This record gives sequence, structure tokens and C-alpha cells, in this order.
Amino acid sequence: MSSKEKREITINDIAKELNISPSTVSRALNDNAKISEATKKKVKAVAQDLGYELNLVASSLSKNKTNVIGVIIPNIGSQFFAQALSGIQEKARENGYNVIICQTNESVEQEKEMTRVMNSARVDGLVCCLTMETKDVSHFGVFEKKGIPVAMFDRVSYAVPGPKIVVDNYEAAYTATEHLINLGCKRIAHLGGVTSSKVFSDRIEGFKDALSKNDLPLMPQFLLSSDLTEQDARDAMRIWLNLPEKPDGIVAASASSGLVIASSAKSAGLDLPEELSIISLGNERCNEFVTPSLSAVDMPGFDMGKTAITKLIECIKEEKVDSSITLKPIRLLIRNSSFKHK
Amino acid sequence: MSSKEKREITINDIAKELNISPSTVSRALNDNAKISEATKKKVKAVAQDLGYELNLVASSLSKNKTNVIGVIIPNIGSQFFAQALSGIQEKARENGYNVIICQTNESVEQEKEMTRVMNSARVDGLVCCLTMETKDVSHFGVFEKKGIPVAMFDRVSYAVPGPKIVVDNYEAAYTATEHLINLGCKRIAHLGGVTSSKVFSDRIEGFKDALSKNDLPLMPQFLLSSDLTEQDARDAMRIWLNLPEKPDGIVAASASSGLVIASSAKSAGLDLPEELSIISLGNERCNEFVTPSLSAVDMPGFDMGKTAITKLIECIKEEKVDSSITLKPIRLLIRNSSFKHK
DNA sequence: GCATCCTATGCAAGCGCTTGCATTATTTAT
DNA sequence: ATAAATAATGCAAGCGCTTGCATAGGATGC
Repeated sequence: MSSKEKREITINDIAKELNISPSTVSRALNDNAKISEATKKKVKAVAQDLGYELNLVASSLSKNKTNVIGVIIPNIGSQFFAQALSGIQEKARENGYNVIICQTNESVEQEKEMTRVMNSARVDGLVCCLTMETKDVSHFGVFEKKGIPVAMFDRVSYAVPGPKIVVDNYEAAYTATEHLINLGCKRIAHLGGVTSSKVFSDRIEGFKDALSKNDLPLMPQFLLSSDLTEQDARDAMRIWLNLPEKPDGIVAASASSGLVIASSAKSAGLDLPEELSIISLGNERCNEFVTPSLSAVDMPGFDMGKTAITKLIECIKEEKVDSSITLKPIRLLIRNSSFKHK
Repeated sequence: MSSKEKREITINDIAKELNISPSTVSRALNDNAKISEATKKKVKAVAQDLGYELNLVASSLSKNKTNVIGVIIPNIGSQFFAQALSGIQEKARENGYNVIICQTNESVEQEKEMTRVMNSARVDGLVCCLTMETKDVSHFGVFEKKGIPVAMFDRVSYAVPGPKIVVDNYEAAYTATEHLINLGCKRIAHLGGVTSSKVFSDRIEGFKDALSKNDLPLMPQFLLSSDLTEQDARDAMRIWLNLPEKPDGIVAASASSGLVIASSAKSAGLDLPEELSIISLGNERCNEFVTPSLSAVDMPGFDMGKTAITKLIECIKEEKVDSSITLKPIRLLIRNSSFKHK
């Protein structure tokens, strides 16, 4: 029953077959210039015949590079990250890199563990998006020390060198808020993320500034900060809808919380967008399908992932360290959840 | 500017430091029973001090196992696959496996390419979900020959040995269709996937049988088969809504096509669910947020992924070949898009 | 007190590939 | 025709770790 695992075909087998040395075979397969076309042809033919397939493990060991890129992201479930991942994959494959992926589930502990794994796996480079809670980034120190480039996107830390691909979160929130203001909203609330994360504190700043620049008061109870879980969004709505003066506009710090907020508002019997305009920071496919369709500021996930890995690969190939910051443009998508008031 | 990559710390460094042999160090680090507790302690301490981290590449080469599992799926963007991936990841990590992931984007060519890559990477096992088009599965032959287990879920081929995790697609469609029938629908249409895929042909069969068992006619124009893209769904709706006798119930073969169908119906001015009931085969989070919320048959993605890798790991560890078929239960989720007629 | 047995450790080969250097065969220049 | 350069291939070490077998003490048995 146990399958008799036959020995792998190696370059030695090819060498023996042709009565040449393994090194010649290796060079032939790698199209080394010093090998004659004739032998290359022969070697490749025999390799084909024997069903030879390069052992990447052995190759990695001797070349001291693995051709794999590690990816650390909070979670694959979010559409933003799924898109980023697609962008990463695509470019990686194009360049002959394999990708090993880990999720942190927003846990700093797991993030640390993942860096250890990536280090052990001797990845040639790393692209990651930090958890919302990550403050201390010393676990990325190993890579700097060993000269392994680390590209970060979205949730980044400028304390670790390497390319950064970000979006202007201040602008995103500012634009979204101003959009609601232009629509005539006067009492605008914001469900924000944890303030320890720059992404979310920037959004909160953008929100605040948009209000003050437009001479609207910031009502303290209208600025809530949370982990942005579904329950958090529901709780926020419960609070807001019980206020004597309910908000007439809400800026949600994430796509998913925006969805929940809209849904809660509708269940509470509110007329959207007449009584309440909603816009979320982050767009998901679903936003188009709900009623009313949800306005959003779109963050270009695919593009960010793709740029991150593109820069990473440059760093790897040219053995340079590039700590440039790339700012990706965002798009205001006006849909039916935000509506001219009064 | 070029970072002076210092040599890696190896077990030899530890050995030298302690004046013992590298083999002892290796065994100590692996908690080999023949090594005294005393030396284990010393070795680990020094390893810690020096910042030693096992080189998995070297380890893999000498052990002839990599501790990585390859995953081949059509695309990460779909929620079903994202969930499956999460299940796979979780279990893999628990067991100390790394996961390398590739998307085929429903291209058979890419699927073949990916098997080559996985083979080169010498993965210890493979879990995959075939493309909709895959008929010939000879590219999986290498793994069988080498005794590398391959677990398949959802879109599987019984022509390749290994654990299969599936759902009864016939039943899913049958149940969904019968649900609409029970609601009083008389003119039920089905937007199906490509018939070359067992998943979708089973669904079509289930749909047909539910109709005939309930003495409802199958109107030929009510059974459409497609790639299930957004455009396909839109096209189908255009056809159906232009019919003199429009359908009063639709079974969509995928979550995303269901969403598009519902959205098209609403734009066309139909009253959902009064004039048209909709149910989709496959559930997404979004289904709860749209109006009306979309009924669906839920396919347990996370669970399927998790079971697939669990069985795979068993095969790896026990060096057995298990071609069992695991049938995962589906759930009928009745929401507001399907509604008592008449 | 000597043969016997553990216990803990070391030796060295080997995993499959790459690569600097040496070597041989073949041209080219003089 | 001979030195010098060039082209094509081979040798052997090395990547870092694992592991079968050998070995050296120390404990045990009678």
C-alpha cells in the first residue's frame, strides 16, 4: 500500500546518461554561456526524457537564495487584502518568485511568529502589512541585519527600512467628510479604528480637520474609536441613534463597518440617505449591491500590492535599499448613500 | 550603501562555541532523546544568544521533506476560497507547515504550470481545487508517482488519488429549487455554470430533478449555462426579463451571480421577492446586507479547507494513501429574497 | 574485577545543486 | 610552426543540516 517512492531524478542521472559531468549538466540547464549549444540541446532532451525537475531546495541552498517572497498580512478575508494579494501573486509569478503567505489575524504575537518563520524559510524578501496594534517593530530587525528587503503597504512603519506603499488616509477621511458637508450634513459622526494605528489616527485627523475647516463643531460623542468589528459598528449605531440629536452623516473607517452601519440604520427605520448619509473609507464589491448603494473612498488594493512587490523585487535584484514612499491615489466613489440634504 | 550581509549563524558556530560536535548541536536542538538535558540546555542557551535560527532550506534538503504544503486554487478573491484558505492556513500552522499558494485564475494552463512549480518546490503535499475547465488531470501524475499526497476540495477529480472533500451539489440545487417550489414558484430558471465541471453539471441535474419530481415543466430558455461572470448574469437577466413569460423564481449557480441577478431585477423595476424569488448556490457575507437579503445554500468553505488539509497531513505523516470522500453538509439559508407566493 | 550494557557524544557521508578554478581541445595571431 | 588566446568541460568543495554507525565513559551484574 505504501507507495514505493522512487529516487528523484537528479542532474547526476542526466550526467551519467550522457557521460558528462554534473556541472556541465547544471550549466547547460541554466543556459550558461560557456556551454556549447550542442550539449545544451542534448542535456535538455535527456532531462525532458527522464522527467527531470530542478530541486529548488538544493538549488536554494547552494545559491543562498530561495526565490520565495514572504507575505504577511492581517487577513485574507478582507477584500482589500485579497486584492493586494492578487497583485502580489501576479507580479511574483511573472518574475519567477514563489510566495508564501501568512495571516496575522491582527495579532502582534502572530506577526512576530511569522517573521521567525519567514526568517527560517530564508525568504529573499518580505512584503507586509502590519497589524493594527503593532508598535514595536524590532521583530523586523533580523531582515535589516541580513540585508533582506522588506516592503510594506497600507499599514507601514517608517522605523523599518524598505519601500512603503501607502495612501493618504488623512486626505481620504478629509475628502469623505467634506463630501458629506457639501451635501449639507451638519452633524457628522465618525466611527474610527484604533488610534494606535497611523492609518486610523490619520483618518481621524482628516475627519476633524474637515469639520473645523468648514466651521462645523465636533461633537465628542460623534467620534468613536474601536476595533471596527461588526459588533463595534452595531454598538456605535445604538449609541448614536439614541442621542437626542442623531447624526445626519457618518464616515465609517472601514468598508465592513460602513455596511453594518447602513444596515443598522435601515433596521432602525431610518430613511437613507434622506435622514442619514453614509460613506465608508474603503470600498468593497458589496457596496454596489446594497440599497442604497454605499458611497466610499476606494483604496487601490491590487495596485498597492503590485507596487509593493515590484519595488521589493527591484531591491532584491539590485541589492539596494530603497526606502521610498509611494503614495497611491484614492478615489471618491459617490453612490446613493450620500445625498443632497435640505 | 550595500548592506554587508554577515554570514548566517549555523550549528557549527554553536558547536565551536561549546566545543562539541555539530551533530550533537543538531540533536540537542531537535530534542533528541539521546542527548543529556544538561547539554540541551547549554546548546539552546547559546543558540538563543547567537540569534541562531534553523535554516529550513538545508534542513529540508537533508531530510528530504520541506514542511511546506502547496495550495492551488482558482482565485483568492472569491469568499468561498478565501475561507477555505483560512481553514487551510490555520491547520497548517498548527502543525508546523508552511503554505505556498497559487491562483490559477480558472486557467488550465496555469494550473499545469503551478503543479510544475509545486513539484520543483518539493512540497510535502498539495491541496487544490481544480479550475472549472480541467478535464485532463495528467499533470497531477508526478505526485502520485512520487507518493506526494494530493487532497482536493470542491472541484475534484476522482481520477487522481487522495482525499476528496465535497459538497453534494445535486442536493444543493435540488434543495434550493424545491424551496422555491414550496414557495409557490411555477416558472423557475437556473443560471448554471459550465457543464464540463461536475460541480455545475450536478447542480443542473439537481435543478432539473427538483422540477420534474414536482411536476413542473423545464422550459429550455430557463436553463442557461455560462462562465458565471458578472456580464453573464446580466445577459441572462436581459434574456429572461424580455420573455413573455418571465421566471418567477431563479436559482443562481454562484453567490456572485445571484447578487448580480438580484441587482438587475431591481433595476428592471421588479418587486423582490413578490414578483421574483431568488436563491443562490453559495453564500457570501454580502447576501445579508443587500435588500432584500439574499437566500442561499451555504457551502462550508472554511470547513472544507480545514478538512482537506487535515486529511492531507494525516496522509503525509502516516505515509498512507487515503482516497476517501468526505461529504460536507450544506445549509439552506432562507432570507428575504425568497418569499411565499400567491 | 572483568565482561556487559547503557548513555552521551563524535565522525563522516550525504541531500542535489552551484561555482571558482583547473584542464584540455581548438583557434588565432605572429 | 609555435606561443597565446579562446572555448568547452571537468574537479571538487561547499551550502547547513541530518543521521547511521562507531566510540568512549560510566554504571551494572555476577
